[in-house]
Amino acid sequence: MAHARDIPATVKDPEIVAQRRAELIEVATSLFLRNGFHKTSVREIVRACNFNVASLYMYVASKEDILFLVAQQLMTEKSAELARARNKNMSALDAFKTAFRTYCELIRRNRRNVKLLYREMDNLPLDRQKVVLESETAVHSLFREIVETGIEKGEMRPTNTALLAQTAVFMAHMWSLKYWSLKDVVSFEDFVEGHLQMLLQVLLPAPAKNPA
Amino acid sequence: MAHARDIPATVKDPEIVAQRRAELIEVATSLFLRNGFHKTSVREIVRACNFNVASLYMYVASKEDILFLVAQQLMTEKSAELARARNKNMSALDAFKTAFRTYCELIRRNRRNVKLLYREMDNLPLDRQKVVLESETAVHSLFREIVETGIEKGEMRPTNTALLAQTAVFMAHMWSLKYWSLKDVVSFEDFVEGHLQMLLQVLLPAPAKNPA
Amino acid sequence: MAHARDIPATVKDPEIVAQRRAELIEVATSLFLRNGFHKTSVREIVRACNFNVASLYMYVASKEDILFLVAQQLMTEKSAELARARNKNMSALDAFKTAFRTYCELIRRNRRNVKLLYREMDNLPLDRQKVVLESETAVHSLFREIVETGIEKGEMRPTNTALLAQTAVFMAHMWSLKYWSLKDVVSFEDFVEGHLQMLLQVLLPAPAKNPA
Amino acid sequence: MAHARDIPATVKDPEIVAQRRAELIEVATSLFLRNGFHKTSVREIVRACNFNVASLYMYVASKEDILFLVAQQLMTEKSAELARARNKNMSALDAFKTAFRTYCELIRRNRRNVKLLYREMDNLPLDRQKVVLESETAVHSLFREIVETGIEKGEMRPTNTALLAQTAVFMAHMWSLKYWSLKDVVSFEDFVEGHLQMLLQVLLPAPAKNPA
DNA sequence: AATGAATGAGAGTTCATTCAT
DNA sequence: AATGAATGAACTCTCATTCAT
Repeated sequence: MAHARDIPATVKDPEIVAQRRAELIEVATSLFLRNGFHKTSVREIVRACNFNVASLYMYVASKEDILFLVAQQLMTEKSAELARARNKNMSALDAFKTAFRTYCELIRRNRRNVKLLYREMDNLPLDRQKVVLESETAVHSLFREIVETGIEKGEMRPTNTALLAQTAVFMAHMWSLKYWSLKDVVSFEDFVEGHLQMLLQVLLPAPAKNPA
Repeated sequence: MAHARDIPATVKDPEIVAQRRAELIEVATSLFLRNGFHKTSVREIVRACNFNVASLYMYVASKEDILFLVAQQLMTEKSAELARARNKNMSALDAFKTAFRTYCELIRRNRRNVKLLYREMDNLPLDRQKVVLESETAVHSLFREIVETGIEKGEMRPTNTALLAQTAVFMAHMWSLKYWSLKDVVSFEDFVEGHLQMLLQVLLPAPAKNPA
Repeated sequence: MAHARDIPATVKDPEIVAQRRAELIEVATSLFLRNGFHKTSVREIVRACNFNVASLYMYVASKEDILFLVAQQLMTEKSAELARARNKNMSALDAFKTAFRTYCELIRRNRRNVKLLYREMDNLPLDRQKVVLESETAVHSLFREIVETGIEKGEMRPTNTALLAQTAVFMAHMWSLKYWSLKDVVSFEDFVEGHLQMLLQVLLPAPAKNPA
Repeated sequence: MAHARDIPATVKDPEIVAQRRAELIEVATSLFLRNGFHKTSVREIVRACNFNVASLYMYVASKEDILFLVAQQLMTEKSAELARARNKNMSALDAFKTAFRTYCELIRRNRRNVKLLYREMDNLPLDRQKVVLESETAVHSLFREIVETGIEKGEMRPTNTALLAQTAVFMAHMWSLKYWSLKDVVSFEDFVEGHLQMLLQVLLPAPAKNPA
């Protein structure tokens, strides 16, 4: 997995680099959220930082790099938090439920950030988009592994695990991308449980039909 | 529902207006797709048209208007085509299946355009976003009506129809938004049928359990 | 003296030319007053007329021509009205008083137009400025002739008549150019009479000193 | 009284700001004189400066700001020079004569600049026009105070001092606004003395009539 | 005589980036 | 390591004018 440190900095002291970049990311995220990437000027960003334009370019090579940093941060933050929630001792079924609920909650809290990513990611060159998406892949894998374990153990019905993982993730994103229509027709909890039911119906073994 | 003709033009002949705007929309759509809204300059757009910058502004009052035209076109095209596919003589169940498959096929054919809308819509002022989204609401309604009919007739299980309609639409969009990961793990047909199954499991009456 | 007909028109029928130009002048004057010459666009002018842009250019060769027409109109109107007020039977002194009062009244009524001329005249080429100023010269001459007659007849003290005439005219203009400061310190009537006194003190024979 | 420093600059070093603005004012004044405000483009201005367009906008926020700077400079320069000429030890009469002659001389030397102000001031927003005109008010006050002192001391005849001050100033401006007609009929010196006489006749006590 | 449509040239302004110190 | 000043290129939009009918 690629890291922010893939962006070269003119400055040697890694501590200063980290500190400045942290400031930068915080400021830029909030501005990108409010006005979008293109409508946010570099000057605007720097104005809210404790360093000036020229200094900015010691920690970053271009405006686009800033977007990359922001995207990276949002992504890794998210997937790290999710990974932390994992509990190896649960049944696959419970693990899946927990993971989905946790991830949805994560999306709910980062609703606007998620939308930001969907909106602005295309402003990165392809290779960097891939790097960012690797974090999403990590999330996919988490779901996939749970399901694969469940299948192996016979707790779940065989299915296209890759597709199911991606679908689960994407469904969670719906809360972010469609928030303005959704909020009028369903509560967050019902949204989560409803979608969870749909996913589970795919995973659960067919009810023993007429075991008579 | 609002129309492109809500954008005022300096030119009076409505035929010419339609013709020029059609050219404009085609060119702009392809450029917005390739480079995004902000990275596409007005001059770039007209360079690919049969008229010059000043003429452009006879048919449109601002660059933003162009995006609005493009968005309107994509939306209305899509929802019109979908509406055409509706067949009132089917059972609610078949109608739902047909609608979902048709819509997915539509998204497949307009994969890039859909992504364009998700990406660039925020560049429109809020009131125009609403106008554009009304077309999506039309699609929601179509699904919703089918389901409501099905429920009334007892063919389908009661559920939150508004949520289900939005979910169905959003699931179809997944093919556009996640194409690059999806295409490696599932064929379009399996994608459609898989998601259709998930939706149907919510709608179908519970299998008569042990009718013994 | 030059006339509006010095501006060539593509259209032959002189009646139509006159009519269209009258409309044009009226509209343009009011727009120039409100927004100034440069901030008024040709399209704006035509929008308020009963003909379109292309037609405009049949009656006028350039935007500058419009300004010329406007200036001519304002000038000739003014000096004609003044000339009408002249009464050959008065004493030179009374004639002067009447002329000055009439002219001041004229300026008062055309306050904004006068300012317009001072402001925008430099937008005409030099030769046309001269043409317009000839109308002012006519006004000068009027005052000058009165004074010269008065001197000849011994009613007035010899003086630089050309300077005095110009000064009288310029003093009247003060009401237009300095209206916003003047109106707070003096009434129009006191303004006129005050300045008239100053001019008369130059013209009146020294009071017979010690006629012993 | 407002100052040029009321215009905010992106550049911090006040010395550089002053220097650049001085250059700017000089260049702009001469261009505005030659071609007028609107016919002078920002690019034309910087072409004659030692910096480029973008730099210009570090010292000024808009083209209009340039006009404001120019106007301010001309005004304050003028009124400062006049104030310097004042001599408190003179009699009110001599003070008035000196002030008027000095001011006329000032106008003569700044003939074209004065005309520039009369022509282009309306291109400033009203609040800035007021700021600029405050400098003129300062000149009015100077004349007014002299006259008021003279009246108090019994050296001058009571009169509307505000009007008289404004009239004196306006008469001086005549040399600028009417130069092209005036220069053919009167020398500058005779112009000044002639107008001074007119003003003095208002101010001087009536000659003791018939002192027999 | 009249007009709707078209256009080249240019307007003022802002941007991401880099130099000199 | 840090910064204030500088810049070339590009932006969206408008203008006075003219063509084709």
